[in-house]
Amino acid sequence: MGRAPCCEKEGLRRGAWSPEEDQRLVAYIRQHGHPNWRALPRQAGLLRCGKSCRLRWINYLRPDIKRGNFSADEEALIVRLHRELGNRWSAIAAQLPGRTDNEIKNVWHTHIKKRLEGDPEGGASAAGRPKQKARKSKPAAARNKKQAAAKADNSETFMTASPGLSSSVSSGVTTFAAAAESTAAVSSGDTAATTSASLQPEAAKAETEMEMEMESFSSAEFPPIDESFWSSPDVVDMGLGAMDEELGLASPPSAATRDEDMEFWLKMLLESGDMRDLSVVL
DNA sequence: AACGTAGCCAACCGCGTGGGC
DNA sequence: TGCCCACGCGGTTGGCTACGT
Repeated sequence: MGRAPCCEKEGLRRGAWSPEEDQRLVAYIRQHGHPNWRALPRQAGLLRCGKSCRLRWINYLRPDIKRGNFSADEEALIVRLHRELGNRWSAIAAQLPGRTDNEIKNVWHTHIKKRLEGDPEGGASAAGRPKQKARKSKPAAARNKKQAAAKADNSETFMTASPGLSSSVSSGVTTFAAAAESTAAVSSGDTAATTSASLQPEAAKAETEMEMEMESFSSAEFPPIDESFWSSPDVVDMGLGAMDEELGLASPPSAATRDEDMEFWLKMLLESGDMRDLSVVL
């Protein structure tokens, strides 16, 4: 069977995703769902392979992604499931809500496996975590924060400019420090603070505010698009408010005004009938 | 302060599989 | 029935940061 190429490679972007690409992808899926990954990038105006879009969505942009450290329970579950299922990461991930197969795979190879090799009898325990080299390990969340910030200024600028989206990405979520941190800077109106290292209290505060804000939205505001996509209550907070700000068309909307903004943009997008038209606005 | 190394995570690659024609 | 297409999965790699010397 001749294998079809996943996409014509010429002219397609690879590597780290830019904030704009993330935004386009999220906005598109938000509006249309993802019935056809292969066609999606073209329709969304993305110079990406469909596979790449799918991966990005599943592993990073999906609204119900849970980030941050794995709890002891989660790790124990992974160990048990791995014993039962082997390297069937997707099957294991199915038992851990909010965790992706890729993430679990990474955690297995970087943490759990090594620990088990060092202590085959012992189960997983976050407390016993790094038997790894004496690398004074910062909490994973802190590392993630750094790494996210380092992603060619991608994530930070994206999240900073898009608090609505960042909150959705990190929603349902224990921690997504980069988003929280950036959002803190935005919500405090101090953009310089984005690069400051002394944000922790602000970040925590912003995260709380985010959660409260999310709860103030109702899924009834949006038409049904994709059952699985819309089944998450967090999804309703995704993207459009962020787009307003990204587009420089509005100051960060209050929870009260964002519903109207979202309706406005949704209407605009629906009328345009093609997300590529967004580039005109951009 | 500079350099080398280890650790981590996002993204890519290639294959298997199922569904439609 | 066989072919083609798209999707999903698991393995691997690249790039970045933090740590140790």
